[in-house]
Formats: sequence, C-alpha cells, structure tokens
Amino acid sequence: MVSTSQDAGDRAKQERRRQILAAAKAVFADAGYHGASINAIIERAQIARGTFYLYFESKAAVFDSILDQAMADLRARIKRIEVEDKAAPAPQVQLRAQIVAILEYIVHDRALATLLLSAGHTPEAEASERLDAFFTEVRNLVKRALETGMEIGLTRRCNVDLASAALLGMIRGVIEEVLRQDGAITVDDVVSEMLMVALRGVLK
Amino acid sequence: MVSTSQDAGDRAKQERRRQILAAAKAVFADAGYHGASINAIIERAQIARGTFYLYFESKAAVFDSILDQAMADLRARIKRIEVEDKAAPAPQVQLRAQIVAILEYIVHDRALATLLLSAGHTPEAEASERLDAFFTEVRNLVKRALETGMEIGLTRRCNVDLASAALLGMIRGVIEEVLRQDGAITVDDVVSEMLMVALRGVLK
Amino acid sequence: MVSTSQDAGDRAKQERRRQILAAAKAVFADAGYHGASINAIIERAQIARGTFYLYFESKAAVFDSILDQAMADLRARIKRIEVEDKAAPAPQVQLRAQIVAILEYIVHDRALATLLLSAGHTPEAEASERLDAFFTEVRNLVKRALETGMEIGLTRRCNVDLASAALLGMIRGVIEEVLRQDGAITVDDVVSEMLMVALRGVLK
Amino acid sequence: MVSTSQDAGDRAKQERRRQILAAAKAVFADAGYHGASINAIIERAQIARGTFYLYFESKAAVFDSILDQAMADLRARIKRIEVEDKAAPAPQVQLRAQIVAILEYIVHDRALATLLLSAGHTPEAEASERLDAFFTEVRNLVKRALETGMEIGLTRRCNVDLASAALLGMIRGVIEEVLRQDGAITVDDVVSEMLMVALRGVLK
DNA sequence: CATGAATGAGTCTTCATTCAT
DNA sequence: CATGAATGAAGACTCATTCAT
Repeated sequence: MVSTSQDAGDRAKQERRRQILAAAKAVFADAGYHGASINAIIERAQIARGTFYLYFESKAAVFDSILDQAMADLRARIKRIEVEDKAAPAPQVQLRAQIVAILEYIVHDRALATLLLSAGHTPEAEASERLDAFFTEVRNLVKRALETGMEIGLTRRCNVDLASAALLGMIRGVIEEVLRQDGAITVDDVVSEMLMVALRGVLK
Repeated sequence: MVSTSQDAGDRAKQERRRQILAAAKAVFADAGYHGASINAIIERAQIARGTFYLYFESKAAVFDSILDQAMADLRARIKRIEVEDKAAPAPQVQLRAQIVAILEYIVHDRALATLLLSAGHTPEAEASERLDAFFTEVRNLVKRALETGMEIGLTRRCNVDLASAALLGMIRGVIEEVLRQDGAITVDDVVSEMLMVALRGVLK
Repeated sequence: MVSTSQDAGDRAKQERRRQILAAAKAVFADAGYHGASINAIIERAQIARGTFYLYFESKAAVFDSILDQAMADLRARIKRIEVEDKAAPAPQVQLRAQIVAILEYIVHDRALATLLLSAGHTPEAEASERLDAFFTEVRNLVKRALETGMEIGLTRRCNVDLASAALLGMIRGVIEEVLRQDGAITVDDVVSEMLMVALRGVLK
Repeated sequence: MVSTSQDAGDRAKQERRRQILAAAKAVFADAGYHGASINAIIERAQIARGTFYLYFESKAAVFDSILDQAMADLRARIKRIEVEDKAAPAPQVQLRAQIVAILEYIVHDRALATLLLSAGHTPEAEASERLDAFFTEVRNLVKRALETGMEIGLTRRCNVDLASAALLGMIRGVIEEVLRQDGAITVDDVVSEMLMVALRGVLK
C-alpha cells in the first residue's frame, strides 16, 4: 500500500515535471530565453508561481533541463559510422539512417527544434556552454567523418573545418525549412534531397 | 545662412545618429536584443539618456534601424545573375563575385554579423518580420537561380525549396565558422571551399 | 484502556511539541525571527511541513510559545525580597541568590538567551507585547526593591525609574558578555562582579 | 549659470538622499531590518520604486549608510579622557561632558536610537559587522578607561571585561528609558543619575 | 537640442500557510 | 495524525521610457 501510493505520488510528480517542461519549452521557443517569463510558463502550465520553483530552482534550470534532455536524446542517436566492418551496411546507408533518426527526433518536437536552432545566444544559462560543447562535439564527429572519407579516397580533399561548418549549416537550414512547411514534407524526402546536395552538389 | 547652419545641424544630427547606431550595434552583438540595455548603449555612445530618445523612439527602433540598414546594404550587393547576355561573365564567375561581396560586407562588420545570425529570435522588434521577409527574398532569388539552372541544364533536378534552404544554411554555417576563426581565413578561400561543396558535393 | 492510550497519545503529542519548540528555538536564535523559516524549523525537527501546523497555528505562535515558556520559568525564579522577616537571610544574600538563579537559567540555554536579548524587535509576534509587559513587571519589582531600600535607609535616594532601567540594562549587558565568552566564566563570578558595580559603583 | 544650476541639482539630489535616508531610518526603526520593506520606505519617502535605487544600490546599502553616518557622528563625539594634562578639566567632568554629548545625539533622533539599540541582529547588512566593530571599539575605550582608573588608584580593582559590559548595558538601559519617557526627562538629569549609580553604586 | 532625475510596470524568487491524500 | 504538494501574496530589484529644466 505504502509503496503503491508513494509510487503514485512519484508518478504524479514526474507528470507535473513533464507538464512544466513542456510549457517552458513552448514559451522558450516562442519568446527566446530572455523573452520568456516565469509568468508565461506558469500560465501555460496552469500552475501557481510557487509550484514552478518546487520543480526547478530557477528559470535557467528549466532551460538547462530542456537542453540537457535534448542533448542526451540526440547523443543517443549519434554513433560513429562503421567503415571497416564489412558486415555493416554501406557508410552512406548508415549515414542516412542516422540523419533520418536525428531529424525525425528534432522535427517531431517543434518547440524543441526552435529552441535548438536559436539557443546559443543565451549567456546566463549554464546550458549554453554545454550546448556549445555539444555542437562542437557534433562538428568534430563530422570532421572525423570527412577525414576518414578522405583517407579511404571516398571524399574530396577539402578544408574540413569549413566543410563541416557548411554541412551542419545545411542541416540547420533544412530543418528550418521543414518547420516552415510544417509537415508538408517527410523527413525521408528531406534527407534524400539534402544528402544529394551535400554529397553530389547542385551541378549536373 | 539659415540653410547652411541647418545643414550643419543636419550633418551633426546625422553624425550623432550614426554614433548611437554604432554603439547600439556593438551592444546588441555583445548581449543580444534582450540582454542589451539602453544604459549600455548610451554609455558606449557617450550620450545622455534623453538624447537617445531624441534620435530613436525606442529600443526596438534602433534595432530595426540597424537591421534595415544592413538589409539595404545587402540588397545593393545582390543582383540577378545574367545567364543570357553572352557578354556577361560566366554564371559561376558572377555568382562567386556576388557571394564574395556579400560575405565581405558581413564578415567585415563582426557586430553586424553576430546580429544577423541571431536576429531571428527577437520577437518584439518589428524588424524581425522584415528580416524574415528579406531572407525569403534571398531564398527566392536562389530558388529562381536553381530553376534557371535546371532549365538550361546546368543544375541537377531537385526540390528547389529544400535545396535553397540548404544552400542558405550552408552560407550561414560558413559565416559562423569565419567569425569563430576570426580573420584566420580569407573570404576568398571560404567562398572557394563553400562553392566546391555546394556545387560539386563532398564526394569524389 | 481508552484513557491509557489517550494518555500515551497525549504524552507523545507533548513530546512532539517539545521537539518542535526546541528546533524552533535554535532556529530563531540562529537567524532571528524574520530570518528563521518554517523550512529550517521542520528540517531541524525532522517533521513534515503540515505537522508543524498541527501543533502551532503559525510561525508567530511558536515564537510566542517559546517566549511565554521562558517568561513563566523566569517568573517562577523571581520572588519579592523579604526584608522584614528576621528569620530570612540578609536582603543582599536573597538578592544574590535570585540573580544567580535567573542568570543560570538564561545562560544555561544559549538559544533562549539569544532570543530574549533580541526579541524586542519582532513586531509581528504578539509575544513581543507580552515580553514588554514582562520586562515592565521585572522593572517594577526592581523599582519597589529600590523604594523599600530607600525607606529602610539601605539605598541612596535616586530616581527609581532611571536606576532600575540602568540596573536591568546592566544585567543584559553582562549576559551578553557571558554569551560572548561562552562558558569561560562562571555565573557566580559574574554576579559578584555585577553586584559590586551595581551596589558600590566603580569608584574606590 | 551652468555651475549654479548644477549646484542646484546637486543640492536637490542631496536633499532627496536625506529624504530617503530619513524615511528608511524611520521604517527600519519601526520594523527592524528584515521587517522593513522597500515598499514601506518609498511610501514614506513619497518616491517611486526606481527612485530609491537611483540613490541606493540595495536595502542593505541604505541600512549601511544610516549606521555609518551614525557611527561617524558618534566617533566624533568620543575622545580619550585626558588624565595627565593638569590644565584639562577633571576626568569626571570630561567623562560627563562626553556622555552628555553622546546621549544627546542619540536621544535627539528617536529612530536612530531605536535602530542602534536593535541592530546587531541583522546578518545580511555589511554594516552589521562594522557596527559590531564599533561597539567593540567603544567597549575597549571603556576598558582602557577602567584600567587607567585602576592604575591611578581612582577605580576599584575589577574584571574590566565584565565591568565595561555592565557599564555599556547600563547606558543602553538608560537610553531605552529616556525613549520610553519620551522627552519627559533631560539628558543632563539622566547622566547625573546614571553616573551616580555607575560610580557610587546604589548602596548608601 | 541635451540632460538626467523620476517613474512604475514587470522580473525573478521566497516562504508562510493550506488541504487532499 | 502525518504528510508534502500546491498555493499566491509579497519581497527585492531592473529597466525602458518620459519630462521638467
């Protein structure tokens, strides 16, 4: 009995937490970190002022929570591409699968996508640094991929810093386009198109 | 006489205005729209509080002014690429020249670049909409270029919406990389690399 | 049976109450009335938030309880000094015994002492008035003692209001000093010194 | 002209500052440091919220200002008592004059007096430490006076720590009594009575 | 024109108190 | 009885904007 009701309480708490996180995510996406007010968050979450601080220490803390969660989720979807293992699918297939998984995760949650696209200009939240670190991590992954590609003669020689920046910018641009068209397009098509541009260029 | 002193006054006024705009640009770039305070701006511009409101009606107004100026400058550097006129340089040469001109303008003014890259997330400034409109305008330009390219058989068939979004995202990503490296790289090199990726893709 | 278990319940309740009072006393002494938080009290008392309000109706109420208890304890230690009864010890001996008893009670409970010394400045607690009343009561006692002393020719003629205020102030000052030295000094010595100053003055 | 109007502005600012300090002093005296709210202060001072922060950085800062001013004023009234210079008035006359001056200053400003009597239990204001230091300073002065008195055979041998604590407590008790009687008594009479008790004791 | 003192709506955060479980 | 999640009034502080000089 006791454990049951405690579990129920815990579940309720987790639910509340999710509810606040969702509201905060939406508000941050709408207004940006600075523009978002606790007021807006609690109104959206339909809770009292104090309740917010029962679940999060501060405005920065919710923001951090959101980003941390997103980063963890994204990290879980990112894996090194296996080139040497002959049993593994072809690198391009692996790459495609990963990009689809990532984009699907991001695009699936509009607010989160907006957040990720705009964060970075948010000096006070600690998460901003961690977000930077995360993006650096991703960039390094792409850089290593390019380097490997060059080694095995798959990819053209290029400035990997610039090329990776260009590729990531491309991904961001494409995500924005998907958000803009809001579901009128499947992630799968998007990835095909994007890979085409990225891998083969626009010229015939 | 009157007109002369008026002109002098006008010139002085214009100078003051520029001075405030410059200060504001720096502050906005440093702190973002919300993080920027009138205080910081007037301190940097060495003017009194009231003086600021003599030249701009609000914080949002300066921000708008800065973006409007930037958009006007950029528009002046963007021209349709001439494909039919045989006397004109090759399309790729024209394209390259334009992109170099644009990037040089943006990268030359670090504060402005930072501003443009982050301005999308600044709800209260009206300019935000105009900025959106501006980017749409640019995207349309790119789209038309792609369509023309496809018509004359220069470019691969593709989803022009996505491809243009990808290309613009690429440009933004590359600009960020240039800012990150802060002058350790010339615009010319950047454009070469970027065009390579964009036009031919990363594959060998 | 019922009455027995009720008694047990009552005893348990009383115990809980004491536990909370002790925690509250410590917290009030540490942080002052305003600085003390219900949070700190319940943490120290190891009880749940709601439980606190089962035993006291408000923060002010605990504070009042503490002071009331202290006042009752102190009252029990204060008696009129018997001058006429020849069987009684000499007035100075009686006085000394009482002061020792009072100081010992106060100094023995550091938290309480701190509380009493600072409680005058705690507007919202009702007890503050009662504390004032209590001190007035004590002052009156001292005043009557001085008057009696004057009548029987033991004491110098003086303004009893001022003299009693001075004497009580002295006691408070001395208590503070004892707290400051924290046990490096016995109440007995303190009282000797204090009586010397009070009764004979500092001059030789 | 310019300097005149600037001076006028400065004078006006000084006046405002005084006005706020006075209001704050009254509110702090009424409610204690914690109990005092910026709201209460600005209402009493008849100014807007922001104006307060134009003159003081924080609530603690006003509090500090008040105490610092008081301490400076009091220090200016405290001088070592000259025992060796034969041309100087008798030590007791010097002492009396000083105590009168100090009490007159304190009693003259009811709010300040209340503040000084109750401060010390005000942890967050920096001034609290400085106030402690000030009181320690005064106690040391009294201690040295007692020691000197003992050396030249004027004073009885005694525990100077306790005796000085007793004497200062006495002063505080007497000040409280004067405030209680609110002007129904002159400082001069008070000092006479107090010195009588302090120097000769209450016994005949 | 320029100034800067004054304003007050709005921000984040705390905390005494209540009440459903 | 005990619990602790929920509440919201109230607190300190910021800052874009106005206006008398």
